[in-house]
Amino acid sequence: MTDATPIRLLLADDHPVVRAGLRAVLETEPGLVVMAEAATAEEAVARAAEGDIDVVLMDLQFGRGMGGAAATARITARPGAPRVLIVTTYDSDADTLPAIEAGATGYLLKDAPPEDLAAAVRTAAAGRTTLAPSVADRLMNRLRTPGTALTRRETEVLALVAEGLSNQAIGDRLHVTEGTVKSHLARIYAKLDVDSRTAAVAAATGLGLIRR
Amino acid sequence: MTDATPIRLLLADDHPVVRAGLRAVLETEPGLVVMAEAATAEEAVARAAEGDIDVVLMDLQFGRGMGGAAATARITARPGAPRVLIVTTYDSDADTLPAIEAGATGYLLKDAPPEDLAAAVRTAAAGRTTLAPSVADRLMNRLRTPGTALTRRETEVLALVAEGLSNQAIGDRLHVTEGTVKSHLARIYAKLDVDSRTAAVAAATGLGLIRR
DNA sequence: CCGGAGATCACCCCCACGGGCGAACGCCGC
DNA sequence: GCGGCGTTCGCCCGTGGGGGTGATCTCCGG
Repeated sequence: MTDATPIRLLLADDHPVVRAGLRAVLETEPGLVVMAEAATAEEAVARAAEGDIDVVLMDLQFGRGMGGAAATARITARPGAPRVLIVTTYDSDADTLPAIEAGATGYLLKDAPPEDLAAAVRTAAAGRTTLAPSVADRLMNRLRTPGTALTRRETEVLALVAEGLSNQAIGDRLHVTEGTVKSHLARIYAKLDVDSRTAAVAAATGLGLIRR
Repeated sequence: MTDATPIRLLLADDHPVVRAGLRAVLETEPGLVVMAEAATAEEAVARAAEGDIDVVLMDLQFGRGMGGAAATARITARPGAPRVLIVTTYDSDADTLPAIEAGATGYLLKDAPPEDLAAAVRTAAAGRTTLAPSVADRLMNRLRTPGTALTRRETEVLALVAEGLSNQAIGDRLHVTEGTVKSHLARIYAKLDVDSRTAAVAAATGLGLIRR
């Protein structure tokens, strides 16, 4: 367990307190060294490109500008890119799936104990995946019941419903007829086992299928 | 500025990383000493009752059990109670108002720079209030346009709408007729300037009037 | 003591929404 | 080439939800 070269870290989070916490927790660990911090996603992308980082601890929600998922995609796109370990507060399909698609190596929640954090960093540095238990649970459920998954179009419709638009307004926005929107909604209701638009929005937000 | 006795702190947050961050940020400040940490609201209430705490740094969202607002109420209810400074991630009316009602001395967001945090702690120890700019803004708007404020009952109805319940189901839940629910909703729509239940939910979540 | 605000209920009208059914079309994998 | 899936559209019909209006009662503060 005594590595010759330490694992070099980049902390990307818009909260100074969280960065200080991660630094405090990780710097006490042997074999880990915090190289830099980034307060925005853009900053993180730029810093990661310098080539002296092994693992990026990435938050998903930044106040302004690029999101953590987009930043992850840009970082992992480069050859010889560092591993990206997502460390965020909330977990939902709307967060986890884009992050995983973007090439994140692991997904942890901020309520994780320090030991788990350090262990996940080492696992990520080795190129292997660590998932928070709740995230792993939901991924398993998703694989078990593929019928529940909404299609891209259905998610799009439901997101507009959640914004409070009428079926006609949604049809206009998506350049389809109101009948098509109702058809999509009927399938959505069946999949979510509900019978009204508000219940669908409630169920979808609960399952993390749509944001907010 | 050189106090004879330091300000004694209690950190209450369910995230170990955040506690470590707060500790790291505040312990470097002269005149501040972290006495204890609490990972749950119940723990914070118990620890604050011991009488050797001047300022409690309190999160609002705890994973399980009591919330930060309830804990704040219990702490401030005791004579000679410490000051409670709310330090949370998101700000919305649904969060700030209960916390202020519960007797919080200040309300900061976690994206605040360390200097502001330390300054707010000192201000709180002196019994004076510090509010994050965004929180102050919303409170001012609220005072300027009191018509927008929903009544307790209206908020209750709207929260059930957001859960996807029908008017009849809401009436049953609140032990009133469906007509009364529709009456409440009509005034909610007028206040929020919308014309459907889903739009009302969207507007209310945007304004932070209801949770989630 | 009275006025205003909040909560409750009733009545009417009407349309958007939801349920049921059927049917095209394009894309993809077998 | 065929079948499944996703997306699109159409039609009918019934009801829940939204708009308007008005009324009663309680509580609280001036």
